[in-house]
Amino acid sequence: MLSKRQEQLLKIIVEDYIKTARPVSSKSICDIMNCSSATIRSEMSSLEDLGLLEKTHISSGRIPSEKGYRYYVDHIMVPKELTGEEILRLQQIVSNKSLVVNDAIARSMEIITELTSYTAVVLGKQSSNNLIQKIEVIPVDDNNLVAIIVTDKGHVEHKNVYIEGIVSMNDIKQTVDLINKLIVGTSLDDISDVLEFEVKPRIADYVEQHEVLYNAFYNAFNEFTNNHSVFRSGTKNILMQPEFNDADKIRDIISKFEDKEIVESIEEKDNGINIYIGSENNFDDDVTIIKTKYTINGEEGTIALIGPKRMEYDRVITLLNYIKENIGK
Amino acid sequence: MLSKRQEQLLKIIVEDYIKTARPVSSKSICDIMNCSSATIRSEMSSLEDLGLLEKTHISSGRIPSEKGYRYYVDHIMVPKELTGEEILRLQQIVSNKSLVVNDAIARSMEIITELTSYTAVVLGKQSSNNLIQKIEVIPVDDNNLVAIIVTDKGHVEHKNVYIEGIVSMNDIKQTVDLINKLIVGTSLDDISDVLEFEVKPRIADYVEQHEVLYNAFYNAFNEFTNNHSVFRSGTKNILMQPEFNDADKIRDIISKFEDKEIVESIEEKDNGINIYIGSENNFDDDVTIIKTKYTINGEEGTIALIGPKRMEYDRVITLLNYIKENIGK
DNA sequence: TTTAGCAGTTTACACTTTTAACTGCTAAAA
DNA sequence: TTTTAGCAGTTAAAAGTGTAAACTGCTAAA
Repeated sequence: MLSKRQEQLLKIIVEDYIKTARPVSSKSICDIMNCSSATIRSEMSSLEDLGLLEKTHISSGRIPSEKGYRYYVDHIMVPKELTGEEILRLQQIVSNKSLVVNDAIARSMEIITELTSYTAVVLGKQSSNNLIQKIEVIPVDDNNLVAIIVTDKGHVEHKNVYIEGIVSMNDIKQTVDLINKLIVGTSLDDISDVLEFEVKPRIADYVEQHEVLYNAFYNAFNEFTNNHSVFRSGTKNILMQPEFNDADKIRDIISKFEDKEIVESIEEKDNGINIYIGSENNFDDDVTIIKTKYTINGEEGTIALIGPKRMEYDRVITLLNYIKENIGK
Repeated sequence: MLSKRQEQLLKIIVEDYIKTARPVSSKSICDIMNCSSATIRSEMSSLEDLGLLEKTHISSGRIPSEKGYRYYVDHIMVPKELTGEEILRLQQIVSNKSLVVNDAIARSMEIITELTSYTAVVLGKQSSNNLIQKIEVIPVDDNNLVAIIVTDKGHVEHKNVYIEGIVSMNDIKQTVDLINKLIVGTSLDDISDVLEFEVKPRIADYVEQHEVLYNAFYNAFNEFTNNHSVFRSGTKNILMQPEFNDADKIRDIISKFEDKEIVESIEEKDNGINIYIGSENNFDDDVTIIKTKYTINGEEGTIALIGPKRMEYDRVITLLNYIKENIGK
């Protein structure tokens, strides 16, 4: 258990380091704590023994360790209220009901990346367990049509379908009707099976170009299941942070952003606002990721804010909370 | 006019520098040109006087100047044939007819960024002069529907539309029918006008919640017109190049990639394959951009490959040409 | 328990030195 | 006239040196 003074010291060091990105010296704290630098040094020493502080080299000032940030976030930090300007900017988005839903969350995150110096990643719902509600087909020309799929969670996607050769509109309609009858309520995961073992044998009887149609739809639906939407905003922000003042480190981060698998692993399991400091996340030991789920019109997704470990936790949490609470209206 | 030997020398220097990114010394060329380093030095000197070569410092080897690359591209370079492996990889995409059109070009560029060490940007056609062919609406629930727009070029987009309050399905249907009747054949540019001056007054007569419906559709359509698709692949590639071995330079490039205006200014005017070396492009003096237009199913777009000035011009040109020629089937 | 003071570290920066890699020039050779 | 050998001169890059500034840890006294 930390003493009152130790907590105060940890708070000062974490917040100073968050602001300046420079190790905090004992002398610089004298005024605030009303004691000599030697006293502070001995307290620093015990905080270091507890694993809450670190030195960059033997005679340097102290910086918070991962455990130090964790203690700060769990026990010391008080969420910061939003400023009038911040509320104003966010309200413009949130209150704009005419905004198309997918864009609303994207725009919100753009605002947040402007208000902070961090990078936002928005992951659309991993839709494999969505159930299909409806399928519609719109003909474009003789060889192309558009298939629209609507899931029970209100998620919508469209795909262009190319049909080889000449297929009658009637055959298409019959196939679509059958698909609709058989496939509604199926999860996106199971679509392939239903198409292959139920739709295919049935249309074979009365649809002339059944082979062609089956292939076309099979390919189109396969892409629905594999499609995760990823939106990123303010990529450059995190690179501007002084801890990433190194070409190789920047390359490393950019590569990770570009790697679909790594970005998708950001997906969030729990509700609430979750903080993953350094090695607590599986993205990069030098960053903190704050994630939360959002629900908007029944569609779920994850938003994540990625910044250096010395993140302005108190402010970011409030910002994300605002989005989470207000975006669903 | 360059002598035969001068052209040979320029070719050797450009190609060596493209491969190694290091200034080329006179000694290293002796074997290839069958003469002493002194002779080569004097030829280098005259090429430098012509502005085709540069030195990085007074006693360094030579590197090509922008003018040197330009001369190489215009007069010396011979497009390189694709290797069997390259053709194979590209054919898999090009011949896959079931691929949705937009994905085909995106996937092609992904292959190209894998085959090269450069970054690809694909800009979808600025669709403002597309004509609307059809609009369909699919209800999702009481307050949400999906509007699908199909243009004469076969371009398809969908938008989720939020309807405030309770609007009868019948009213929606009537409005959509009217929109369809009035708006088909209109260009995306003129949609707003038609909605405001033709649709609005008419539905006012017989649609109860006409104000709400008008607003919902107005907003949704407005976003169709303003939507330029931008696809980027292999962002990290160009950053791996040794000329960008500097944190600030990398940040600069990433910032430019993130700036919509700058990226959209990459849009191409002429047909053919165009090469913009260094200051010839308005993106960044340290890069070369090779652009070309593509047409796929009547939809136009621009693809651009961005790399260091010491690009493998001979190979990249062939690759892009292959995409350009074959993607349209 | 707190403090003053001092010894000991480390970084950061500015120099210097050294080495390797080039070029330009000149005078002789082809 | 063209080519070449040889050498002086230049520079970058790496390695080493020196110094000042900024800290800490420790000790002994308050």
